[in-house]
Amino acid sequence: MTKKKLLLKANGRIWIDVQDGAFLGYGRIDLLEKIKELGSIRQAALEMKMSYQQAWQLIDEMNNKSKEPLVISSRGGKGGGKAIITDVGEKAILQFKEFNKAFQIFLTSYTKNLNS
Amino acid sequence: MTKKKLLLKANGRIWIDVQDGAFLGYGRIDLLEKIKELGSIRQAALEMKMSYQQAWQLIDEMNNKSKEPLVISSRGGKGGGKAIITDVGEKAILQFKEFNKAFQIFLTSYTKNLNS
DNA sequence: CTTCGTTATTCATAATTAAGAATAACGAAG
DNA sequence: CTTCGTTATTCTTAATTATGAATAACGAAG
Repeated sequence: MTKKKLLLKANGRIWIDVQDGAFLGYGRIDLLEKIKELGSIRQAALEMKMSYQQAWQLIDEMNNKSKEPLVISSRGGKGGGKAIITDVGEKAILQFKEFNKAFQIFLTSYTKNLNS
Repeated sequence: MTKKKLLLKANGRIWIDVQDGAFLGYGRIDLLEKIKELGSIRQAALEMKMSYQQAWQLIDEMNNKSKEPLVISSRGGKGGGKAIITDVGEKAILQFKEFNKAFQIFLTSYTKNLNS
């Protein structure tokens, strides 16, 4: 039998950097997905219980750090304005999700290691 | 040739949880090592440019979440007091460092993946 | 029984972050 | 040319964290 001990769990979080700092993490990915779903920064922020300013700032940073923007927004017009995810943005979402999937597998595997 | 694109870097941080929350991360490991080296919570905190209260609180939480303490401290006596790392603490340091080593390898490998 | 430097603890204040309020700009549609 | 709901932006205020000050307790050593 395995020795009786605390149950440990390997945990962590990941993100993707570019040269000048953090680029894509869980929060930004969630935000991108919500924007894709709702077509609006404000609505996305609302649903994430995040202030509009914070959401806007996250997107702005993201766009500035990338050569091509991940989100394109416009104001005025039908509905007052809108925001859409570019192809670059869509690819970033997929890329991050795969990265995270691999990480979760790593964590699960290491958790077994910690308790053996 | 590979398509010209942003240089991406997989990054992240890890820690070890117990049932009731975070247990061991980079900060606590650094602190444990400094205490081991210096035999004093205060000196360790000083060297880490961290307030004594924060250091003490980190250790206290750590000790409370573990069945057996990782640090034993005493006050009074020669030198005013002291703090030592238990065997459990030493093992925790090693365990975390191995975990981190594996994680760094994972990140390096995934960074290549991101840029290919 | 005084000195010493630390552990242990509490509380007020400083510093940092996040949120909120307020407002201009916008363009399609009626 | 007015209405609409959003984007974009700034500034003030709230909330959260971290730090510093202050002090009691401690026990070995002289």
